[in-house]
Formats: sequence, C-alpha cells, structure tokens
Amino acid sequence: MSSSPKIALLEEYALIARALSAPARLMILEQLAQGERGVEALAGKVGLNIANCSQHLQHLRRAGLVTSRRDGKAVIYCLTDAKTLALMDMLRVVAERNLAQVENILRGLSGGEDAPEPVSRKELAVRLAAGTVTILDVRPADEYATGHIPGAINVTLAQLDDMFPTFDQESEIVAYCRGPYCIYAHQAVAALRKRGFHARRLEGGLPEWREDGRQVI
Amino acid sequence: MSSSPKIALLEEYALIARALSAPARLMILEQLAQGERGVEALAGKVGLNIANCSQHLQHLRRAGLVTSRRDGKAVIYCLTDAKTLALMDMLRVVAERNLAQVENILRGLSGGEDAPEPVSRKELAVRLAAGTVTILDVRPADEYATGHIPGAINVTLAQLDDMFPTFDQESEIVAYCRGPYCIYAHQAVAALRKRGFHARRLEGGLPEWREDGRQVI
DNA sequence: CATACATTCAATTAATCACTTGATTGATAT
DNA sequence: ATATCAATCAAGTGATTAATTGAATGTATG
Repeated sequence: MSSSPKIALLEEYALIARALSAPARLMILEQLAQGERGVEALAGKVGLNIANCSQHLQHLRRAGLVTSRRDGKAVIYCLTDAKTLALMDMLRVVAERNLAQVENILRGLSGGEDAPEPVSRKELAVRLAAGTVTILDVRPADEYATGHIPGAINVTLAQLDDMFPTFDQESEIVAYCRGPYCIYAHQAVAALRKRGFHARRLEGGLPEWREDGRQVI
Repeated sequence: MSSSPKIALLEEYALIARALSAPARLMILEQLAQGERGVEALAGKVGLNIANCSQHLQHLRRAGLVTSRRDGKAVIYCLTDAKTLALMDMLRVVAERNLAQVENILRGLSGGEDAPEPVSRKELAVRLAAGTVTILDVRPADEYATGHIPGAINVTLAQLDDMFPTFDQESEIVAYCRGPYCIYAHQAVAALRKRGFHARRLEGGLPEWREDGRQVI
C-alpha cells in the first residue's frame, strides 16, 4: 500500500482531509466544538439517523479528530484537539478566497447588502466590560444553556421578530452563534440591520471565544 | 442538492477538503508551490501518467486551488493562493498531533533517534547574514536551478555520501527541501547526524522562505 | 436472569472516485 | 494542408463511499 515513507505520510494527511470532506462530518465537528455529546444527541442536531451518525463518528475517529468514552449505556464523543477548529477555519478562509460560489451564498445571507466587518473577540471583551454593547446568542436554547458569553441574551431567529421593540436603536448589537460555519449570526445581523439597528457579527463563535480563554458561564 | 445555504456552504468547504484528500494531489500542490509547471512536468515529478495528472489538476481547479493559462501548446498550472500552503501545513500539524502513525513514520526517517527542533527561518536569515552556517538544498537539481536560498549548496541524498569530507565538523549545517511535506531534509539531517555533524532542518521549505519575502536567487 | 436501551456491526444499494486506454481538440511547425 | 505535440475528453473497470435496514453487542435496570 505505502511503498515509501513519503507516500505513507501523505496518506495520513489525506485521511484527515477526507474526514473533513463531507458536510455531515463538518456539522458533527461543529457540534462537538460546543461540547462533548452522545451519539443520539449528535444525530438529532445534525439530522442523521443514528447508525449513519455512528459511522461518521468512526470515520472521524480513524482520522484521530475525535475520541470517545463510555458513560453508562451512552458513548460520549469529544474533539481530540482544538487545533482541528483552526484547520476547519482555514478551510473556510481558503474557500472564501478561491470559490466565487461561497461569496454568492454569503452575500445572499446578508440580503444582498454588504455586511459589515465582524467584531473581533478582543474588541467585544473590552466593550463587554464597559457595558456599551448588547450581545445576542443566536443558538438553540440547549446550547446556550451549556455555556454562553456573560450577559448574552439567547434569541433564536424565529423569536427575533418579537424582540425588536426591546432593543435599543442607538447602542450596537453583536450577535454570535456556533462558530465560523454557523450562519445564524449572519442571518440575525441581516434581519436587525433591515430594521435599522446597528448590528455586527462576532468573529468566530462561542468555541473560539472559549479557546481564547475568555469567560463563559 | 443544497436545500439550505448552510449545507451549500459546507459543500463548498468539503469540496476543498476533498481536493486535499488524495496523496497524488497533495504532491501536485507541493510541486506547484515550487513554481508554475506544465502538465507533463508535473506528471513526471509526481509519477502519474499524463491523462491521470490532468484529471487531478482539474479536480484541483474545481476546488479553486489552482489556475491555468495557455502558453503555446502547453498549459501552465499554478497555485491560486499561497494560503493553500498554510492550509496544507495545518493539515500536517493536525495529523502529527492526532495520528500516532505519523509520529512513527517521522521517527523512522530520523533513524530512531530524536530529531532536533527545526531552525526557524528568522534564525537562519540572521545566521546566513553572519555567515555562521552551511546551508544544503536537498532538492533535485532542476528545482534548485529555478530558485534557492542564497549560498545554499545543492546536494541530492544520493550525492551526500561523497560530500561528507567537504563539510566542516564544527559549524552547523541546515538542510531544507520543498517544504513541510518533503522528507528529503529529514533524511539528509539523519544521515549527517549519523556521521557526527551538527545538522538541523529548516522549518518549512523554499516556498515558505519565499512567502516570508526573503531573498531567493 | 430477563429486559430495555444505546451503540455498533453487517449487508445492501446507488453514487463517486482513481486509474487506464484510446480518441479528440488546440496550437505550432513543416 | 499535413504532421506533430501537449493536453483534454470519453468510456470502462475496480475500489471506495454515504446512506439505509436489520441484526448483534455491550451495559444498566427490574
């Protein structure tokens, strides 16, 4: 199979790339970035049936990207290494630079208008301490419950319509979600800006915020 | 096919990952990092027949990683974006952190002993200016000819045996090759250390050196 | 020990992939 | 035009993949 050490190494690298080459697995990794999960929970979140999800997880395990432990009847999976998220983010960056289709989709999410530059995590931390910003956590309630940025308000996209009256037209609103692959924050910002609010996305999502060593409650 | 914008985005990201999921394509990209090439030259370097190489190149083009232009009868391919190299390097980093097999292979390349930490490009630049280091370019002569670090001596692994007497036992030797995926420098360092020389690898290879904006002749 | 439960395994189908072979296109030179 | 060369296309084979279904495994509970 692997005649030379060079080919053998490349086959290992290719194994990682192949693990990232299916949308379903990228979604699983995004979920695991929020925190460890059992197979059934992952299958539900990602929209796969359980056997199929289990197979994807084993594919990821063969690539060393996830590890599992048993907890009673359940098997809990978690990310092996936070560096995997950096790899996935770089995948996104290269895709945005090289594929026109990606730009089209992102423009569509922003309602055709140019979206503003995201807020850096450092900037948000400063303004959070100063209290000069409203933070929205645009993830499902269960994910918000397992950890969120202090002071963040949990609002799903569906609930957003009812919330407009409660927001301040003057102060800026910053929305975040699961991370670079998640489009909830894009959509929330687009909806808010259409109503005339000053809204921007946070760069990255909760996993990246946590990875920076910033406070999560 | 792509019901939601989220899935559509993930399919684009997965397209990039799939492009990186074959050893042959990783080798093609490594070659293109040395400089633009025609199909026949690439096929020769990578060890593919021409039709097969052409198909891999089109796979890479679909992922936006390479572009091509016509030059007379030949079609010249080149990397779209140097960021792709950073993505590939991160792929290697994640593989080294998560796959024991990779560590085994790398240890085998170093003859079982612990290899020393590589020399950073910044450090080499300083010592190059001071003239306190011997630099070996361990790539094929034609790649050396199209560009190399100033002062570097071109030695293939096969020629290395004859060169031992000409090296200084006291000063340190730094070897480099095509980049992080290339094992020539690993092997050269192992051979040199076995003979008692002080030898280390350069971090990255010529493409990374060039990307830093450092001098290449 | 029997049962229920969560996960994995095994077998199947349809789709995709890598590679080979031979024909075709595009550009240059005679 | 004709011949030549580089690259691509088209078709076919064997291997691999994702997804589905149903059976088997291992773990806790009655």
